[in-house]
This record gives sequence, C-alpha cells and structure tokens, in this order.
Amino acid sequence: MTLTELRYLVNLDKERHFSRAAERSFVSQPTLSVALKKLEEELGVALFERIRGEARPTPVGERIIAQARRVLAEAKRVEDIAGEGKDELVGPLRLGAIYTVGPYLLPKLVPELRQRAPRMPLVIEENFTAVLLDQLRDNELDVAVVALPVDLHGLAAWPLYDEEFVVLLPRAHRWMHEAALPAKKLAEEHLLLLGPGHCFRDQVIAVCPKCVDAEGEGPRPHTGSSLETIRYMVDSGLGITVLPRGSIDNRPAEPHPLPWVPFAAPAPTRRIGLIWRRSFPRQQAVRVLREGILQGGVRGVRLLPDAPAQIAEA
Amino acid sequence: MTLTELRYLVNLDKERHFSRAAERSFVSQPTLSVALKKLEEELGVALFERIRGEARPTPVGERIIAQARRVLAEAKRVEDIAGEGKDELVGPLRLGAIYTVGPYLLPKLVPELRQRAPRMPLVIEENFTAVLLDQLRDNELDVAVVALPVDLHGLAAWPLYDEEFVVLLPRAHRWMHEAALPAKKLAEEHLLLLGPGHCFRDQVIAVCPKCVDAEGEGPRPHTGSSLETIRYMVDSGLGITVLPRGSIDNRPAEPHPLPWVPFAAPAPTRRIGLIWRRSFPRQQAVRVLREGILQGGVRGVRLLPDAPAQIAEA
DNA sequence: TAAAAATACTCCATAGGTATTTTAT
DNA sequence: ATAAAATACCTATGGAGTATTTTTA
Repeated sequence: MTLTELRYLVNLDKERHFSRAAERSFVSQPTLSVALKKLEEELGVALFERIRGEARPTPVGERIIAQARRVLAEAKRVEDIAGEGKDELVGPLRLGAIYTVGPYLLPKLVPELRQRAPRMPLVIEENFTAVLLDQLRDNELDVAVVALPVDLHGLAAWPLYDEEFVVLLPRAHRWMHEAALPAKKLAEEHLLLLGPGHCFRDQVIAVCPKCVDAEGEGPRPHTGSSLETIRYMVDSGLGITVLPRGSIDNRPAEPHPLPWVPFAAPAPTRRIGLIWRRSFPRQQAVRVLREGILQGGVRGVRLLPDAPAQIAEA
Repeated sequence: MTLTELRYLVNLDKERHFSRAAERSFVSQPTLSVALKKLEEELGVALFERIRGEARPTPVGERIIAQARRVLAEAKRVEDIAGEGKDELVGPLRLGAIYTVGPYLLPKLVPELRQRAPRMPLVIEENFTAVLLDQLRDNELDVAVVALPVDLHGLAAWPLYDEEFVVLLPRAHRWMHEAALPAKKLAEEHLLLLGPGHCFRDQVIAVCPKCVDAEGEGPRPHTGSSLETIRYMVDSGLGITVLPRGSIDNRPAEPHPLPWVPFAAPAPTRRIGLIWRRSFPRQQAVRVLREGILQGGVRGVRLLPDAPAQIAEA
C-alpha cells in the first residue's frame, strides 16, 4: 500500500470513473487501473464494482475510502508541519554566553535580533565556558558566545571580534592619567580578580603571573562573582582590576565613570566567538546571530572579517 | 514522501541510531540513511541532528515524527478494515425473489443460511422479475431468485432447479382422482390467474393459450395478487388454478389440503435460478446462497447438477 | 583506532507510459 | 459501434543492496 495508491483510490471515488480519475491524478488510465487492482489484491478485498460507465465502491470499499482520506489528510499535515518549520529563523534559539560577555553584549543583541528574526525568540543562559560546552554537547543549548580558543569536540566556531584588556582604577588613582600601562606594573597594586572558573580570570593571570601566589590566589579580598561586582569593589577603593574593553562602553551611561587606562602595546586581548554543535542544523540562525552581534554593535572592539566563513576544526 | 520513509523515520526515532533503526526496519543501514536524507530534502527541514552515536530529533523533527506516527496508525486501519471485510460471508446480502418463489423458498432458506453464514444477514425483498432486474442493475440488490431465462445484461445466472406445474382443484372436484391432466383441458374450467407482471402468469398462459381472450384476459374474477390468495379463491370454489410444484410441499402443513393433479407428460416446468450483477464481487456469498437453497431443500423439485458452475452470457 | 553514518555504484522491482484487446451497452 | 476498462509490453525511475569512504570520539 502506498500513499499514491490511496490517492488514486480517493480520486476514483470522487469521479466514479477510471479515465476521469486518472486525469484527475495526472496519470494514464491504465496506470490507475493497474494500481487499483494491485491495491485490491494486496488488501484482499474488492474496493469497486466495475459497472459499465461507473465504478461503484463496495461496502468495504466505502469504509476503506473514508479511511484513506484520513491517511492522506494526516500525511498532508506532515508537509504542513515541515513547511512551517522550514524557516530556520522560526522557533526559539537557545543561546549561552560567558559571564564576562553576556551583560555587555545581550542588551544590544536582544532588540537587534528581535528586528532581524522576530519569530526566533532567544532563550538565554549565562554560565562558565566549561558548562556552556557541556550544555552544547548535551543539546541543552544551540549556540554560545565564549572566549576562544576552546576545546572544540564536535563543535564549530566562528570568531567575532577581538577586545583588548584595560585597567580599571579607583577614582583619583595615581595612574589615571597614564597613556598606557605595562602589564608588569599591575603587581604593584592590589589586583581584584574574578573567582575560579571564569576564563577571564585565567586570561588576566596570564597577563600578570606575578599578581598571584603559588596556589594561584591573588591578594585578598580578591574575588568578585561578576565584573560589575568587582567594579563596585574598585570604586570603593579595594584595589584595581583588569577588564575587557567591551565592558567599558556597553553599559548604562554613568555620570562619573571610573577611570581606566589601556595596556602598553602589545596590549593583551581576548577573542570572542560563537560556537555550536557541528551538527546543529540551523546554520542560518547562526549567521543571523553573528550579524546581530557584529552589526548590532559591540563598541570598543575590533570586529573580525567575515572571511573565514566559519572555522571548524577538531 | 512514502509510507516506507515514514516507517524509517519512526524507527529511527525509536532507536536514535541509524544502524539499529535499519535492523528494526529490515533494511541495510545505507538504505535507511539515504531514505531519511531524501525525506529531509523533500520536506526541506532537518529531522535529526547526527551526533556521534546518537541521532537526535530536531524540534520540527519531533513534531513530524509524532505526525508520522499518526499517518502510519491511520494506514494500519486501512489494512484492518480490509482484513475485517475480507470474508465475503460477512456483511448483509441483499436478496430479491419473485413473488411466486419467495414464500416457499425463504422459510427454509433463512435458517439454513443463518447456519452456513451467521455473519451474513439477508435483506430480503419480493418483487416482480422486471423490478428485481432493475434493482440488481441499480445496485439496490445483490442477488435475486427468479425464473429463467431473463434478459441478462451485465448479469450472471446460475440455474438451481426445475419445477413442474400442477393443477390445483377445489375440494371434491371431478378431476381430483385423475392421474395426470393434458394442458388443453384447463380451458374447460374457470382458470384463476395471477395479475399482470407476474412471470408465472405468463408461463401459465403459455401452457393454455385458450384460457385467455384476445386481450390476454382470463375469466373473471380472474386475478389474485399472490398464489396464496388464489389458493383461497380456489378453496372457496371460484375455479381452478395452476401452481408451481414447489408451492405444494414447502408451506405450513394443513390438516385438509386442496387436491392437486400433475400435468400429463410433457409437464410444463419453469426453471428457477440465481442472478446477480456480473461485477458483484462476493462470489462466495453467491455460492453459499446456492448451496443453502439446494441442500437446504426445496421439496418436490428437480435439482440441477452443479456442473455449469455458473452460466453467464449476454 | 573503532564505530557510525555517508557516499559510490550496481541491480532489479515496479510505477508509469503507449498500444491494443476485451467488454458491455 | 462506441466508450470504458483491462491487458500486454516496454521503459526508466528509484529503492535497496554491497563495498567503500568519511567522520568523530
């Protein structure tokens, strides 16, 4: 039994006439005759009585025709559902972001994407890189914004932009009018760091290894659970800190922002990119997300060219 | 889209693994892979994410899989219905009979058929031959018992038995001890006939053309609307009549039946047979009906051999 | 390296076509 | 004689197979 045969069956019931049913089915009359005979043989029952000039359904035939209509209707629903689901920009996109990017990226990104893909709501989760990677692999997230490189296993990545690190100072700090600071000077001050697990913490330590002791601990009190927390700690005079450049401009305007100073060249940077399961089927969603981030505008960073359309490697 | 593809789809969802789903579908792994890819291309959506060691349905995929299950369930119902309808001895059989046979045949036939085909109830209609033929052709009846020959157009016939005609007399009639009567003697008496339209009327007139006048009218009062009515008229002394032999024994026993006499050889007879649309698909029902009539027993008639399994001619 | 899925190719069953015959009116 | 359906026969698509490659953990 095939869907085609059932279509012939229903058309024959509509026309009660083999030749006209064949026309309606866009096949030749013998094709429909043979197909119907095959169906009758397979089902083991006569579906129509062939009376001169008219094909009349038998009693079983009528029941089977009614059922065939149901089959075809359900089959059509399959196509309908596929049609609705065809647009990759329809349906929620589960987006993850590391803690040190989310707060500065998302406020711009969300309205931007509502413009670009109004039927693709974002389900957003902030977490550590390691957790985001697991969630991607476990199909709990679709895409994530992280600092590259990361361990790509079954994942694909697309670099978005590089952002330099800068030094955030308390108000009226003695360095506040320096044009640029060499990294090693950081050790002269009390350096506030994020807690373990934040990749940005490790990146900052890499810039100034002397700022931590043998156990990898910075001066106490030393950890904040977010960059914003640390900013408050700096403002209250506990010490200085290092921030990614993107966290400077992409936040609500303040009347009296804290002073900050760039690093001396070569300034340390981090590279922010998108990652997703290599098998994730909504490539267009990823593309639109990228465009939303880049053109939606993260201020103060260096956007990367479109060129390596999407880098994926083991 | 084919039912087979939908079956693969559902099996893949059950197994979440191409090779195992292929086993479950009794096909090779490449077959299932290719079929699924074809389905995805046709529908224009990704149905599964191929993650190492696991095929995971996409959100659209899940909806389509659920719908595919519905399609397959409905398709299975088609086979179920066909299975139920496969037995030709299930479902009502619409049986017609001429007035001069029905009353003597049906009382035995109905219980006999309830035995032989308990799930094939008889819907019975008595009528004139001409009406029965029309009803057969108009699909208002399935089979009919009539006197042959008739105009077979698109119909098939199967002779059942021959029955002789006999002469029914009032009590104490002067012929009541005759061994046999020549047909021409009928004209000596007042011959009661059925009304026009009954084939038996015409057959009796053919036996004794002199019994009617130029307009084909017999002596008045001359017509009864049924053989039983005429029997009463004979009993009340209005005249004699001619009956088919089958109407003698196949009726409720009477304490004092009317006398009857056979015709002199060659006795006139009529041939009773089954007719049905040549396209009528329940041949087995016809066979069982025939057996029910013959072996169920019409008394006093000469059964015809099975030989001409079923005669059908234009 | 091993396991799984995708690809390449080959084959054959069958859906579909055209031409013709059979059937019924 | 005509119209309709069935049959015969042919072709080509595609479903399914085996062998192999690609991919990823």
